[in-house]
Amino acid sequence: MEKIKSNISETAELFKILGETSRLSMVAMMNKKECCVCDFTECFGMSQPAVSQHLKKLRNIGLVKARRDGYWTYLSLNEESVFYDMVPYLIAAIPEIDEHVDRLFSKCEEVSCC
Amino acid sequence: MEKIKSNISETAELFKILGETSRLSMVAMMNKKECCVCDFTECFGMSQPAVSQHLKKLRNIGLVKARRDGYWTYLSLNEESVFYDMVPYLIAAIPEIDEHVDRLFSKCEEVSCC
DNA sequence: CCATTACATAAGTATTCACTTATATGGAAT
DNA sequence: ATTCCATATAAGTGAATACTTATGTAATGG
Repeated sequence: MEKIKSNISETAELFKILGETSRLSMVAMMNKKECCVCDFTECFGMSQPAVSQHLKKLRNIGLVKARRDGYWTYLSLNEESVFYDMVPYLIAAIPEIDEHVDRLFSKCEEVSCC
Repeated sequence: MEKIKSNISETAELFKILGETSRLSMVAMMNKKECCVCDFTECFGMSQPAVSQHLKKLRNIGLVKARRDGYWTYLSLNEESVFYDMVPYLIAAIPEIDEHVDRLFSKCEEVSCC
């Protein structure tokens, strides 16, 4: 009874967080492979703090985990998240998502640190 | 190229709109059957204008259609929406959604006009 | 015609959001 | 140690969100 309410409102919270184009794109990219923060700043033409704040939201709901290696921090989908199994289905439901993700990756390859 | 961007941002828009517990619950209910506005006011303990404004958002992205019959307006998922096929999968991904929807329906059955 | 009913819209408000710029942190190279 | 680099956090701002109350509208029934 508490649990049921909690489940739907937690899922709504997930949708809200995915309800922003840059974050949804980030998740779609991480669904393919581990990414670097600098990938995202490049892809979205966004300031470093802006990316950092988006990633914080994704980490706060447990969807994304960070791994530090030297200078860089690598982000990936957190397989311990309650949403981990759900995400690929959500991403797959986006029309032409593969083309979109490919385009984003090719955009950041030119300058990627990784 | 324009289309690709448009697709992901349109899907993000859908997620944003579903990223609110009441609206997500409404869509889950309509995924089961046609609903009346007064069902929603009762279910969510929400004012009539508040429900009306949520429904307007759902209608604006084309996800929901309205059918008027005498006094009452009946809402249902719009099978012409580009999201129509997607929605059942999104709903099905919510943990314990059936119990949640049943609970909501039984809550409004007591006073339903329909 | 007029009152009633269901619903929509308008206007106002407090909160949340996504950004900005400035500054802090923490590991790496010198 | 100190400087450099990637990233995080803080504080501020304008826009968007979700509600409120008040009012408008369209169909129904007397």
